[in-house]
Amino acid sequence: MKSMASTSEKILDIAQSLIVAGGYNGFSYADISAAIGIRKASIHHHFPTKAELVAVLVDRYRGQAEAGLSSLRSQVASPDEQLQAYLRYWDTCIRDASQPFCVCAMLAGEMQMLPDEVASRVRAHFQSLATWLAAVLSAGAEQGLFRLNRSPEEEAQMLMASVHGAMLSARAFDDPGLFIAIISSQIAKLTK
Amino acid sequence: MKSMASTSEKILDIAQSLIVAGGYNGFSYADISAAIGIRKASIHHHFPTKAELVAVLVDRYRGQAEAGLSSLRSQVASPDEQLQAYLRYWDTCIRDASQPFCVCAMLAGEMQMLPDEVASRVRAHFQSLATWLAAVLSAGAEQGLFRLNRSPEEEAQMLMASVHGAMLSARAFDDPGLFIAIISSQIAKLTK
DNA sequence: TGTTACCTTCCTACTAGTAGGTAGATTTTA
DNA sequence: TAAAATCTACCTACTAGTAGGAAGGTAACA
Repeated sequence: MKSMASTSEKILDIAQSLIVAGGYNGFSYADISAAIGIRKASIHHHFPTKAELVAVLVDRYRGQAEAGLSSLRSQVASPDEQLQAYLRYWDTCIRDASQPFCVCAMLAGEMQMLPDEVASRVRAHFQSLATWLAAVLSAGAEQGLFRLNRSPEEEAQMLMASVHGAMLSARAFDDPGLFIAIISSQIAKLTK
Repeated sequence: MKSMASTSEKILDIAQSLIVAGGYNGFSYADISAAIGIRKASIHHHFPTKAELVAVLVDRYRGQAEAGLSSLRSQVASPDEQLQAYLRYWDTCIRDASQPFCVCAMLAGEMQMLPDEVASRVRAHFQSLATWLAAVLSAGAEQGLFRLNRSPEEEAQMLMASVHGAMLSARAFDDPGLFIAIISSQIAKLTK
């Protein structure tokens, strides 16, 4: 029998889905309270302030993302398959509406008014994602799998921008298929 | 002497910059009130509800955007220069921090919790921007200026996603130069 | 063994402040 | 003078956050 999720993890789960739907200012302790059947004050017991809650949430997200990406690099052999797997992850999330948006991409838009402790963590996620993508592109280029027109770092930035922009478009047009339509063309240019 | 902006236009100006900074839930009537030295109730006189205010704001933005884009097509001869001008517009906005983000891109992220009257207008803006870009790419391809790997519509979607993703990246990394760095590579692939 | 102390978790009840919005009087302007 | 714009004063609902306590478990100890 699987160990049940702790209350604080349930709080983070709900908060994350609420942020993905409406951003930092788009949810309240009352929303979480209603969603998991616990009083507002009890949430404050686990996370004294909203800024702290979201900071912990981003830390957790970063940890999961980095674990996922690094296990991808160790378990999947070829760089182009690593890249495909990364993109397939988001495509699946968007299609089944489980996590139709990267929580850090959402928060990045609100950067200017985010508490410092949150903003710095969001920046850190983007940094490490860009680094991972650059490493994958670089390895792929060395093996002759990718044809890069720019440095791996620049291509990684472009790809990251496309992925997040494609998420935005898929949401704007309410069309999950749009994500992979936009991204697959992008990838085709790299692998051709 | 230039005609002074009316109160309602001042309200829209401030509201737009506040939305660009923090989204739909990131500003209040009190913020506008403080910014232009008018009471909250007076803002309600011009815009009874927040949803209406933002709907009018998006209508105005769409009007300005469509006017700008169509005058670009009539005043600038070549499609590649039309595209360059469009991208240069955003690059300038981001560099001088005047409008460092497209208000519709911002709102698109919050789509799920936007009032219908706002959401439909945001969608309409994305639709008409995609149409404009597709037309420019198509004309450029006919003149041998662009080398398209996909249909003009698909390439337009990709480009639009890249532009909005690049805005997000520039904001996340707090690096205005990142926008053009990401986009110029994208363009290079089209025009090569 | 029983008791005392402590800890975690959750609760009810509350605070000060802010949200969007309204009623009605007053001023400004055409 | 009539209409438009702004004001003061207020409302209800909600915001993040706090105070203080109840229930239950664990650990120390006499």
